[in-house]
Parts: sequence; structure tokens; C-alpha cells
Amino acid sequence: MKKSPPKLRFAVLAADTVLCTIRDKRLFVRLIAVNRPPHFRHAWGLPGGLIHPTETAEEAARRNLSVKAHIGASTLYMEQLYTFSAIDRDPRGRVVAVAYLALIAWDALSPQEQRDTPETRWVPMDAVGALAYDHNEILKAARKRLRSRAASTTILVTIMPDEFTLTELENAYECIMKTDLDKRNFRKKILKLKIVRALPKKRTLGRARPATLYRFASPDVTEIKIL
Amino acid sequence: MKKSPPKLRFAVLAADTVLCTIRDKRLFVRLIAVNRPPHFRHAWGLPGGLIHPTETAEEAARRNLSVKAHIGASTLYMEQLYTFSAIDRDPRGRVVAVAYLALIAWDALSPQEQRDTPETRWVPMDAVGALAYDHNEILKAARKRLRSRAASTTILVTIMPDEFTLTELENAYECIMKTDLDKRNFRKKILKLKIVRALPKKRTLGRARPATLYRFASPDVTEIKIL
DNA sequence: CCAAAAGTGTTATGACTACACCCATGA
DNA sequence: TCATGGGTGTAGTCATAACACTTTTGG
Repeated sequence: MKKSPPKLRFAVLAADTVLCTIRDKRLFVRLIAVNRPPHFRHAWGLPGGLIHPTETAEEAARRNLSVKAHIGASTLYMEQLYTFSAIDRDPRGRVVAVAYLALIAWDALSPQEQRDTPETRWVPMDAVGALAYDHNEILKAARKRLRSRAASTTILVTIMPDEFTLTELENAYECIMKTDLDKRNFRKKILKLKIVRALPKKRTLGRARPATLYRFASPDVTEIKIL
Repeated sequence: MKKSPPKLRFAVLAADTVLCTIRDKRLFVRLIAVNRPPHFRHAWGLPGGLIHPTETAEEAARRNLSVKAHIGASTLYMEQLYTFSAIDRDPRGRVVAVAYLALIAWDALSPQEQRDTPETRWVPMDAVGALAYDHNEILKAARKRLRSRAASTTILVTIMPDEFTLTELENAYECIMKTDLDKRNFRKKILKLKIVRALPKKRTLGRARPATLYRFASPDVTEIKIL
């Protein structure tokens, strides 16, 4: 994951990213293969890498996401999560990591970005096993942050497709919050808050009644109590 | 503030702390003198300094608070705030700062810690002028975090004295949230939440009716919707 | 007896929860 | 015509906000 850090008098800085998307009513994270004997063989971990002196932590996170995880999408939402500085978090040396939470809509990804390769995979959140370094801890912090943001901001703009049905939106909340929501109450609340606008179209899916499509009223993430 | 960073291939890591307390119905921050010509002369800034390879970011924050701001209290509450990595945030070189929010009760401080010196001062939050580096930005993030924590956790345990009156608690919320609260509604809510316990004592202050003293039910900071 | 701060209750409004059936469509 | 998912309303409960006067003490 990180290039072998030179033996310096100070800690080396890295940026690691938890990139999530939603597909088929499930949350997925992007993982990359980590193969760094003797500590990690055939392991998986979060995409990340060293921060160059000429870039900010977020720029480094984006660059490494592109280089290591092959995700170059520029519409990626990123927010800083936490800085992990435990002394032994990287067995190869003193590496402090600034962790980011990143979100993107599945269909804002290119076919290449959607694809799994031997080096990169989209893994369902609750199927993630033991990761390299302290990445399980980072992942846990990311899930918590995502839940709290979903409850109190319009952060789902960044992970929903451009147009969606209210059922899809409800499913997104449900898989992020890990709760069941009442369909009627959910719709009432979302519509009352006026965070989405109905479009003059419907989408038919299989042999069922067509669903009204909606779009977020604003593309910005704003603070508003939702759940 | 930070020792002159050697010219390294990578950024140097520092920890800066926004230490707050409440005194006389007002929020105060601890500042230290910054005198580093040619960039900063007779300026003030947040206490902070480099992170040693053998310590975590939080340990470095505590150590620098003790060394630079003469605050050695071990009961200090600390929570990581944000990592500031703008390339030019320190005019002397590439320094990335992990910022912390720290809280302590005014009367948990020793007389030395309460005192101002030519090098260190307690400054009322809204009387803070232009600080060195990007420290105004850090301060702003700290105020915002403090407000949000006060509204949704029992974080005031860490800044209230051991025993206090409900009026004092209300004043603490008011100066943190920058709002006026209704006395009756505030008391009802706080008592219903059972986050404080009345003590079998009262405190008389001047020629007025004595006030019941309270203590937090738990010394831990827990999540609970308060305001 | 006066000044100062402590303490206390009610009402109206809005939010939240729980809950079950009909609708529109394609197969 | 049936299977599938879309869509809707009400009633009970609880939290919130607005609001003013009495109590206890020391000076």
C-alpha cells in the first residue's frame, strides 16, 4: 500500500480512502490487493499511499485512489474522516494516515471502474474480512460517519444516481442506517423536507406499476435533520 | 510554535490544540505567544508542536500543551478535530497539523495554569484576533465541533466543575451554543434525561435563594440528544 | 422590605409512530 | 387474472416552545 518509508526522524504521512457506493440495495467498498511480505501476503486493504510534499492530504487521497484503485472519477465526494497515528499501525515504519470517506453513485462509474480485477475489488460492506494494517478500524469509523451524515445531511446526493425512485432512496437509507423504515412515514418526511423534486417521468421496472422519478433539489450536501 | 522543520522529502507532522474552558459565563481559549520573524512577530497562536516518532498525535498534543502552554492537567478531555494540510499553511515549510479540541473545567486548573503570563493567555473566544498560521481556521472548526458535541453528547461533563447549579449548566450551554435557552424548558429536559443528579446540598451566592447543586450522573461522554 | 437569583406548570402546536389496503402495469 | 412493486391517510402519543409568577435568602 505505502511505498517503503525511508528511515526518517519523523513520521511519514499517508492518505487512505474508504470509497463506498450503493449497488443492488447494498453498500460496497473498494478494496485493493496488499502483498507486502513478510507482514501481509494476499491480503486486502484500503486504497491509499504517501502524501507528496506538493499536494494536500485530499489531493493525495484522490491521486492514490486513481493510481491504486483505478477510480479516476472527478465527481467523487470526499470528506476527511480521522487521522490514525498509532505507533505500530504500519509494521514497516512510522506511518500516520489521514483517512477519507469517499462516496460515488454506482452509475457515475465507468465500466472499468465498476469492474473487479485481481488487484481491485468492490466488496459488500458486511462481507469485508480482515484487512491489512489498521484498515478494519478505519472502515468502522467510515461506516459510523456515513450513518451520522446520512441522518443529518443530504449526503445521499453524492451516492444516489441522478434520477431515482423514492423506493430506491429508502433502500439507500436502509442499507446505510441498517434499519427498516416505514414506507409511508419515509415518503412523508422526505417530501415535507423538500429535498427532492418529482420529475415528469416514470420508470417501469418489470411487470409492476411505474414509479415516479425524483432528483435532489440541490446538488450540494447541506445540514438538515432527516432521520 | 513549531521548531524549524528540516528540509525533508516529506511533510512534517505537528499537533495543535484548541483548549477551552468556561469562566464567568464565557468561553476561553488558551493561546501562546508566537514570535518567529520574519513571518510572525508578537503574534498569538494555538499551542502545538511537532509529533515525535515515538508518540501518537494525541500524545504530542498533550506534551506540547504542557510544554508550550503550561497546562499539565491530566484530566484534560481531548478529541481529534481535523487534519490541516494546506500546502502553505506554515510559511516556513511543509507542516501538516493534526488539530485537537481539548476541554477542561476552570477549577480543575491549578493557579499556575489559570494564570496568564507574557507567553500564555486565556482569551475569551469572541475576543480572539488574528492568529498565526491557519489558526483562526482551526479555531473556527473547534467552535463548530464543540457546538455540535454539546447538542448531542454529554460533553459538558468535561468542562463543568464537579458540582454545579442548573443555572450554571444552562449558562454553559448558552455560551457554547450562542443561544438563549428558556429556563423552565431547559430544566425539564435536563432532568428528564437524567444526566444529572441533585446533591443533598445547596449553595448560597450573595443575598439570593440558595441553589441546589448537581453532579453529572456519569463521568463519561455519551451520545444523547440534548438540545 | 428590597434586591437577587432559584424554582415551578400549563397549553398549543408540530413531529413521530404504527398500521393496511388499493393502484397501475406487464407477463 | 395475477404477480409485482408503487402509492396513499389517520389516529394516538410524545416532544417542543411559549409564556410569568412565587420562593428563599442576605443585605
